[in-house]
Amino acid sequence: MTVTNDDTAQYLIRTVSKRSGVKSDLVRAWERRYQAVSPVRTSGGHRVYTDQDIARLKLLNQATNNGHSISQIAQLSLDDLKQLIKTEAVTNTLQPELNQTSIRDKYHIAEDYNVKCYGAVLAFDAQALESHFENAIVELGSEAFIELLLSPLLSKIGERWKTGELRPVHEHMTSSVIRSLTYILRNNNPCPANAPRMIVSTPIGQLHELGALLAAIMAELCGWQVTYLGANLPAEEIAAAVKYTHACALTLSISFASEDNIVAKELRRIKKLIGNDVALIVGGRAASHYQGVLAEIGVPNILGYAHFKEILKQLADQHHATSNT
Amino acid sequence: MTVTNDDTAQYLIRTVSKRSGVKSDLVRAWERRYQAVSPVRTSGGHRVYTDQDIARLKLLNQATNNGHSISQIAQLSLDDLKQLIKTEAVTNTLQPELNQTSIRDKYHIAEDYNVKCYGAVLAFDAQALESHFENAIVELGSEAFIELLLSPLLSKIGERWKTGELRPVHEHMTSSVIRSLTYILRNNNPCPANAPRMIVSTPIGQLHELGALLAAIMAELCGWQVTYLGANLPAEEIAAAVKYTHACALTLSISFASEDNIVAKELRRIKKLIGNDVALIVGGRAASHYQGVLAEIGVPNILGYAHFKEILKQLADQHHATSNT
DNA sequence: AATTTTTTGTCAATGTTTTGTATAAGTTTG
DNA sequence: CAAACTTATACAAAACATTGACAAAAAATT
Repeated sequence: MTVTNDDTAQYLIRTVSKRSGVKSDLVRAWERRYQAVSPVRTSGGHRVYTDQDIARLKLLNQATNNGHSISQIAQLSLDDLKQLIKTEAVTNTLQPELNQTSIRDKYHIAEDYNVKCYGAVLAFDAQALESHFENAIVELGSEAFIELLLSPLLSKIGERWKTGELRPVHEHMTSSVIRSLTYILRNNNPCPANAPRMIVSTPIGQLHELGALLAAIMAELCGWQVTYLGANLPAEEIAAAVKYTHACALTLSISFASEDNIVAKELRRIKKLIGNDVALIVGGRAASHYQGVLAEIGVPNILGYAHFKEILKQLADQHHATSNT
Repeated sequence: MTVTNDDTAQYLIRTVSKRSGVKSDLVRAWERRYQAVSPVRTSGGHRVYTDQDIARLKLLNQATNNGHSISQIAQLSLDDLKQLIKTEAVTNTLQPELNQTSIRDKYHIAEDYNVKCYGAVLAFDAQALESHFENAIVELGSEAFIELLLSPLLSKIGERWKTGELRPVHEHMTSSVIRSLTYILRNNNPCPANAPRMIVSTPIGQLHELGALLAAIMAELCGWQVTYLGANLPAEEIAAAVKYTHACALTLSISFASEDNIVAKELRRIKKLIGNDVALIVGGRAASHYQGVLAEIGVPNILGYAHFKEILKQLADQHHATSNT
């Protein structure tokens, strides 16, 4: 059973209905007849739900649309429901994706999760963080999860780390949680057979892996076959990985600007080792600090989420064009 | 990817019919006439089927299409049915199902996977490695997976790394794959509410995280609530994590013996920072190299898989004893 | 080969259960 | 006070159950 770390039960039934897509009356009926959810009550008797309840109802809704009988699945755990939907998604080829939630709604939902997730990071509560992430993926979908929640959250963590509100361990803990989530995200979006390959890492001296992790997840979502190597690797090692996998792209994340020129040196060495046939992409908060070197070795500047996606798409098209001839 | 949720998911006849390809009426007829399946009933009398029933009906359908008489095969076991279809050698692709295998078998299966997985590591094929791991978890179960496959495999990788057959990237790639597998393993074995907490990491200078990863997974499987921090963290950071989480144990992995005394220094500092109320456990290939320091700060020597498990059990008992009073 | 018997899939009639929705009357909230 | 929430009850469509029958296909018998 997932540990319910929801000290903040806070949604009324109308909100729950909107977010989960289950009508208010039906939410109550499911509770009365099958104990599908167990909201606490206000002193006046109004139902108050947690965001786990919302995730639950959303999954139940999806499962019933898939042909499952509500009476049979109402009492399953959140994890079991996720399993159920996941195994179904494999057999179901056509998924019209009837998402009623608009982008505007998603934006607000993501905002909400952002606060909660950052709270969990600050409190060093890995369990809660993972739980919030899981629910957010269900509610937002992989795409919006990354764009609206993960990306801003990691930026925030990066900033707060500099001001001293967060310690390095906070970042380590967060990467650890996100790394284990990779599995869900990947399964939601199995990569095609002829996918272009990519290596993601950070050069030596760069210990912060959140940026690299984000890049890896984004690339996987864009249909790449990504091998993630973690942080702080010397040029030779990274180049070896590129060779081994026949990757056609290498993405590096640089989030900390150091005064010594180790990073610049490493970048030059990497470029030399991998040659011109492999696309080199460098991103991260501190990438602009090395603009000189990057220009020298012919690496474009990444301007943000959308830009990175665009570059990925271009490279993928290029790859398919050359591999299909 | 084939995670069977046998006891959890239950289906009504409509779903069963869709999935198995046998019409509802016929499903009932087969039950009435030949007891082909034995669904339980709801209080209202509706039939409720399991995943196994669906698999069974699928096979029966296939066999009858192949010319077999339903009356003759209706009562065969699932395995017999699979045999039947297999020997028929028609254009059929079947999914492997649950099997009861003895420990002796498991040992051989693990051996087999060991070879395959090491091959995937050597070939730097993350996809294949992950796929083998997934299959192994399903086939062996979490426990045997760790004890018979993961543990020996990581030892082997450690050795081969020293001889130069493997590069550091191989290890990085492997940790990356294992890290994302954490999610499955954890879900197979959800941790209890009042579980003792543990921090797992490696001290500064220790870049190899495979040992720590294994320790973290083992502890989780033993019912601990583990926060994994990754490798190469300074004493203050590790101690801070212990404080934040109120962990009652800290496990460090040391797999590389350096001549400088950084590690020894860090160990002393960590011990000082966390005090005597938090159990400190140090393991890893190179732990014995630091026997002097470890004895000095009162840390027992880990002698292997079984020993580690025993220590975990002792600490857990101790924790429950103190927290229940 | 022709006839009878058995097997097997399908269907119809009739009643029950499940499940989403609706209405009415009272209560809480802001 | 109005909007939103509550409970309780009711209702109808969809889905399921049971029984029994029927005809084509397969097997057995003459």
